[in-house]
This record gives sequence, structure tokens and C-alpha cells, in this order.
Amino acid sequence: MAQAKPIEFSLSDPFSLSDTLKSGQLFHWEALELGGVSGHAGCIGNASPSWIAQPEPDCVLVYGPDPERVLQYFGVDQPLTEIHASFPSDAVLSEAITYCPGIRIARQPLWECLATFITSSLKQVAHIRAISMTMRSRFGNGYELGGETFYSYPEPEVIAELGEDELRSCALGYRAKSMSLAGKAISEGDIDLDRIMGELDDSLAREELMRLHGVGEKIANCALLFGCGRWGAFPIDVWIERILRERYRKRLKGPKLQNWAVDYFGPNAGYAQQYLFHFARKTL
DNA sequence: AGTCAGGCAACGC
DNA sequence: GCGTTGCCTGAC
Repeated sequence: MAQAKPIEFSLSDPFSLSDTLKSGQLFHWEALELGGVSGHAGCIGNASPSWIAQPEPDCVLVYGPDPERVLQYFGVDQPLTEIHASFPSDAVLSEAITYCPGIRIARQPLWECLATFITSSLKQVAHIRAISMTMRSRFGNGYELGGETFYSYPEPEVIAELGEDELRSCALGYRAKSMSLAGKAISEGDIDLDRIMGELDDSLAREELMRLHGVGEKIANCALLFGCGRWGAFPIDVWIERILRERYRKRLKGPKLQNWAVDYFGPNAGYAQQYLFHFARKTL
């Protein structure tokens, strides 16, 4: 392989690679030093590995088969000022943004995003990560970079061919059934991810995703937000529920809380959710 | 040893 | 519709 030559980009808006990596949306990026610079490497879809580093707050270094895609993946190109301007003015959200102003919503390939969140139910971040790495190294494609091997997420066709037992052996537990059915439904064309991505509005796309076994409102919203760039999608997990209860004094539950949040936080509710989520996890 | 964790489906009402 | 319960697994 030719010597890796990272490309440098300078930034104007706040961006934090480390906060974005730690914000519960990405689970497979690994620390890797390249050309003497500490960064993180991982596969985006089936392509050979990408690498990104942020040696200074206003500068990122990127290496990979498609450097522009890496910037897009990490949301470096997003119009942050505009997004923030769409938020309601409130003290809690302001505090959360001040706490972690550089978090971005990634643009992951939909399938690996959806599959990863199917494995996430009743799991902590460390374990979601462990499952993702096991799935990748056992069933994905391996590529060398900087002396290490990095793996793509296995395609639906590959998952569909695996037995449920084989999936269980990746510590998926009862989620193995959901994973297997999702692989089958998508590879057989019963669920069309391209259509969900490009043709259906948020509400129809959510319904379509929820036809999958093991995909409820929360996981569907994660797939929409992190895999389809639908920033209006507002996943409610225990942390968001906690901060809405404790800091916003909302005692609503389920669909009522969901409706309140989408209505209150507006067209980029999901983006606001990401700040609140990180803030809640670190401070509550 | 028991509890708990970043949900969901199936069932009862 | 709303509330309850079982579910794999690993960390504490």
C-alpha cells in the first residue's frame, strides 16, 4: 500500500471529534496513529478504512478512499449556526450546547446504523461496541491500515445466511432473532432501505422501519437520525427521559412525551436531543 | 447471588 | 390505548 497521506481541512464552526465519537451514535472507531498523529480509524460502509484526527480545535486531518465522505460522515460540513438558530431558547439546552458545542450528528450508512441499534436494546455503550466489533471481525471484510486490520459491517445478505445460533454466539442474546430477520427482510427486498432513505417522509419511513422485528419507536428514530439525516427524529431513551423529567419538569410518558418533544424542539429536534443526551449522561 | 442496563413484543385489560 | 412481563448478557 502507498504511504498514507492525510488531507488537512480547516474548520470554522465548533467541531469535537472526541465528543462526537463518544456521543453514543458510533461504536466501531478505534484509536490509530498514522504518520505520527493520533487519530481514529474505521470503515464507512464496505469501503477500505478511513482515518480522522483533530490535532487542533480548528483543523482535521482525514485519510481514506473518499476524504470528502469522511467529513460528511462526521458532520463536519453541517450548518451549525442555522441548526442552533432553529432551537427554542431555553436554559437547559443552552447549558447542554455550551457543555459540548462540537458534537455533530453523523451520517452513517443506514444498514450498519440500523443493525447496530438493533443490537443496542438493554445494552450499555461498551457492550454495543463489543458486539459491533465481534460482528465485524467475524463476518465483515477485513482491510489493513497502519499495521492494523479494520472490518466492514457484514451486509444483510451475509447476516441472512447465518444461523440464529451463530449470531447468538456474538453475545446477541434474544436480539439474534431480530438481527437474522432484519438480514432476511432487507436482502429479500421486503424492506427497501433505499426507499426509506430517499423517498418516504419521516413518518412513513419510521413505520416502515418498525415493520422489522426488534425495531420499535426508539430504534427506528435512531436509524432515521443517525442513518438517514432526518434531524427531526427524536429518539427517547432512559437518559433523555431522565433529563426531560428532571430538568424540563415533564412527567409525560410514551407517545405524549414524544409529541411534546418534537413539537417543542422543532425541525431539528434530534440534533437538540444529541446535546441533551451527552449532557445528561455526563451530568445527571 | 442479585440487580441492573441507552427496548421490544406479546399479552392482559 | 395503557400497563405488565419476559428476555440474553456482562459488569458491578
